[in-house]
Amino acid sequence: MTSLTIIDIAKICGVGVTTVSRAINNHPDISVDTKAMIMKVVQENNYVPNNNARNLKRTASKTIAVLIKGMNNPFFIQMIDLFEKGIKDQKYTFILHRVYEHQDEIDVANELVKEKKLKGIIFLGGYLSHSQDKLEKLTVPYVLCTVGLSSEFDTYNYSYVSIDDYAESYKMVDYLCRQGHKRIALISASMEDRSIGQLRFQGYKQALEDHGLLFDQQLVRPMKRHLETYSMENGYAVTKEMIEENIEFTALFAISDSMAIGASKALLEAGRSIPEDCSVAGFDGLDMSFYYHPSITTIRQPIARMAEETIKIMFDLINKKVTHTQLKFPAELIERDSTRIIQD
Amino acid sequence: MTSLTIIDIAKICGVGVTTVSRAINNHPDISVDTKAMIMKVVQENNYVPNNNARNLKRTASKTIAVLIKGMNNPFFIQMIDLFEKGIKDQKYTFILHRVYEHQDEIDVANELVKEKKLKGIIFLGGYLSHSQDKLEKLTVPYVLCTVGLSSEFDTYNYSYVSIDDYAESYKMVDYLCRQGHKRIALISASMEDRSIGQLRFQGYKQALEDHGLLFDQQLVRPMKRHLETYSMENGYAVTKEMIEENIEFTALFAISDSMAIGASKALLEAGRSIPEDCSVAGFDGLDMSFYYHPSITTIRQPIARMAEETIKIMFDLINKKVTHTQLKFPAELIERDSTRIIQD
DNA sequence: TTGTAGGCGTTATCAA
DNA sequence: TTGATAACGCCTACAA
Repeated sequence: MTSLTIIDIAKICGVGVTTVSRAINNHPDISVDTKAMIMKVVQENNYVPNNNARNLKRTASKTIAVLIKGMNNPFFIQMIDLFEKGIKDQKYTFILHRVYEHQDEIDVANELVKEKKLKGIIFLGGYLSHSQDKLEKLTVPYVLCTVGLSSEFDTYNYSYVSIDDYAESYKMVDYLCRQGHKRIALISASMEDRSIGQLRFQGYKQALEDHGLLFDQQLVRPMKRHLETYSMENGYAVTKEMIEENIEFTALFAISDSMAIGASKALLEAGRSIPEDCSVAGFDGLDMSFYYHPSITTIRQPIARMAEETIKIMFDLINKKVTHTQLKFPAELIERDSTRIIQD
Repeated sequence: MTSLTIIDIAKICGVGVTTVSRAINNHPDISVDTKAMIMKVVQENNYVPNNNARNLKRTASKTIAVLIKGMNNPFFIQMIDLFEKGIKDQKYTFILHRVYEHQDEIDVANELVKEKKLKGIIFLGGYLSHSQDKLEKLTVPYVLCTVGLSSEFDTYNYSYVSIDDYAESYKMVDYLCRQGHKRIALISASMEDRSIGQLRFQGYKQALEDHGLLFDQQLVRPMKRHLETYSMENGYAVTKEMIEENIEFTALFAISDSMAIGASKALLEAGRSIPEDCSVAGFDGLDMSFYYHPSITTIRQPIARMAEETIKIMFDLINKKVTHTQLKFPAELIERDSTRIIQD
């Protein structure tokens, strides 16, 4: 059952292949009648053009790829739908491509550009620790959305959309301090992390300092390397360990909602109530943080607006309207039931 | 910056294209030295073969695609990783392809087969309501994993892996009945659902009957159509409505963990405690059901084993070792803190 | 062990 | 408005 080719269709229609090609690709130079006739035959015979041959020959296509690193993150899953919608609204084709932890996103991107003749790329998640040189090898416009960047990057050579991880983390810790907390535990990224995790850690540190609180290394717990990063499981394991070590703290700030939930479970299991015995705060603003009981105080990232702007920048770049845009969205601290004011 | 082709590499190496092709494709007829030399040049110049040209020419490739419908389901996300690992273990290439709600999975599959010269397909999630004829148009082996099937399917013409949704649902409701519950609310799929949701509903109904309990239509609540299916949000909305209507029940069974969590939130918010005032049970065995407080009693699907067997069947089919295999795994009822025995 | 040449299915160029 | 034909980059008989 070898499938039909454009030649077969041309023969059936009694026209040249070019004409068939014109019909299926909505080219202008073709009469309405011919086109209708050809399309009818195409339908009837269930002909589908071969994409490989197409891409091989084509010089460009109207497609944008989203490269996602860390798909188990519910946060990203939400964004994907928004991206897809936005891209399809502009009559572009949307491709979702997963990048695995060990893969180099730039290499993957370049292959994809070649293969699919992409018009643009949206990087979602992950960290970029490449040299500028390497980034510049990318021949199509790209936007970094919620991508961690190592600090040595020259800020003006690329476009990105994210929140200010440092400031938002500071905001949360500042809030906890104002609530009267003096011993605030932090579930942080691994010590080697040089981007988002590092920024959130710095925000924590600075807030403590500004409140005249001593920074206590014992209270900072990096997530476990052998467990999935930012996961409930990880927050649970880390917190359990702290409890077993009898570390004292009146508040716990986890740099993701998932970890905050894992942490909450560990605390509740150990018989501590939230927020009476211990306040818990998360980060991201996942649905789950609302549905948890008690609801988790968190920093909500404006997912919809971030996705929207990412797409806007993408198309502006494609249409050469702008050179580069950096956007840091403000996030919102949502006070819920997992935190409370404490007395000295 | 037009990228290198196999011809460029051949020129640089001073050999013919065939030789380069042999080198990159691990063909036998090539001397070790030549191959090493060529591979070095390939590395240095960062040459990557053009997949379109490859697939266009190739008659077959060692790749298997996973077509997933409903990616927001955390349950599937877990499976994907397992599939990927299993497929790569066999030195096959793994492709993840998303199918959207409105798309016909068989059409998508057929296009993909053509385009990527697939060796096999794994369908994950969704419902299959196609005619047998249509299914038979698929020219490569396929396995249905956790795919809903409308009942008119002839059971022996395809391979699938799933749990027995009817029996497992029955198991849970039977359990609740034995706990002494007489008024058990059900958050079910929409009434039009003719597969998984329908089966779980039938299990509920039968269990009630076997316990001599009256079936009360008031207690069966289909999820909201305008909200995402099987979501926390959906469970929350449905339960809130029941509470407002003052429907009485001592236990609530939601046909997904996510909905069970949403339901729990609604109950807790309304001041009812779980399980004292109301027992709650879910379905799937997501991590979340454990981390929720109270932990949710649920039916755990043996994800790892299901993924494993799916892959095994896939390769057996490819290697023509078997014709078709149907596997219904037993799932496990996990008693946790959200359910309790009640007195008459 | 190596190289030459033809074709995979499509689109682009150019002439009719 | 149409059609013949040359690429696109690769793989693979077949010949050397």
